[in-house]
Amino acid sequence: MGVDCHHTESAHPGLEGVALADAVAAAVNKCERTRERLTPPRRRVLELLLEADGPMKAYDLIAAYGHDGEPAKPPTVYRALDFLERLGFAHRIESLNAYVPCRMEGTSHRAAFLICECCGAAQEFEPDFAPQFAAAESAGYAVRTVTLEARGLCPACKVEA
Amino acid sequence: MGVDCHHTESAHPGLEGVALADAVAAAVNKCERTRERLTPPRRRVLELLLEADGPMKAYDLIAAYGHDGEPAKPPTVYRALDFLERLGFAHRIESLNAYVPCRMEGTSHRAAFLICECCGAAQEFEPDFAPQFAAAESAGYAVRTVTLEARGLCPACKVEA
DNA sequence: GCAAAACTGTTATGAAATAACATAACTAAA
DNA sequence: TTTAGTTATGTTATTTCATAACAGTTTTGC
Ligand SMILES: [Zn+2]
Ligand SMILES: [Zn+2]
Ligand SMILES: [Zn+2]
Ligand SMILES: [Zn+2]
Repeated sequence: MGVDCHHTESAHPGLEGVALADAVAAAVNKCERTRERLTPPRRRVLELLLEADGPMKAYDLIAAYGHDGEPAKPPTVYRALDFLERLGFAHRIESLNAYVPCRMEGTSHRAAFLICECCGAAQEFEPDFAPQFAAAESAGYAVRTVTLEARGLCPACKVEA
Repeated sequence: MGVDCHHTESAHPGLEGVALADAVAAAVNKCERTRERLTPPRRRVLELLLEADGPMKAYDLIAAYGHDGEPAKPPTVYRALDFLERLGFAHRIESLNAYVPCRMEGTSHRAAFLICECCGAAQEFEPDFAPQFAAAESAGYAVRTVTLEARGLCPACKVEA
């Protein structure tokens, strides 16, 4: 992101220890309830996303995949990301080519992000797309998914701007 | 897009002849007023976007660049696209890795698109981001740009779905 | 069990974007 | 009108991002 950014405080510091275990356990539970399979590679990629301080690039995940330092093969990670996105455990941020774990509780939602162009933080929020959605539908469009990405400066970076 | 899509009618058929010349002339005028330089490669890429029936990939533009069939070098086209985006003559659609000419009259606006997942059409519309914008600002965020991409089925493709 | 479906491992390739550096063309002051 | 500063282009090579294809394995339902 900003090459000159020294605002190291992250909006979403990575999870560790109990918090990480809890988050993974919640995903395991949700998958059991919905008869989905949180297989080892899927679980590993979810862990990596949860542990990260910010959006992770696919090849960051590939590099970090093996506990022994061995990277994954690209399809392994991309397939896991497809699964995690499909189930709502992760989101792709198009304007960054990067991925984050979902921070919203609800089962289904439309993703929206505030992205800091200085420190790279990405904050998920629950958008109200009602107006845009209604406009699209009234124009005959059948909307399936909506993504919104707002780029600018986070509070921390705005100060020192 | 949809490999099985036969809905050839485009929401934005490419410009030809006088309409194309007019659109280019309008860009020339706007650049003269603002002391920006619509140089040959920039103008050529703008033409290609205006002539196209839908979103164009960067490498489509690269392949189509030369009137004699000679492709452009990638940086030529990417630099031109940067310029066109900066001046509001074109938009990048993140979820497609593709580009369209701006269809809105106003000088400054935030881009939003309805994207058909069947036929690939991308319809620009003027969004009202007031609620999201206000929420972001009240959270301390200084928003610079917002992009919204709604994916689904256009009226034509919805019928035959 | 057995067959179908879903998932993984692996190799290779394709698609998208940029780094780096040399050259050329405008622009405006000296 | 030199001359310096800025902006834009040409070119080569490389990096980054993502998927195709296919063989083999595990799970699931019958
Ligand atoms: Zn989410
Ligand atoms: Zn920041
Ligand atoms: Zn526009
Ligand atoms: Zn369509």
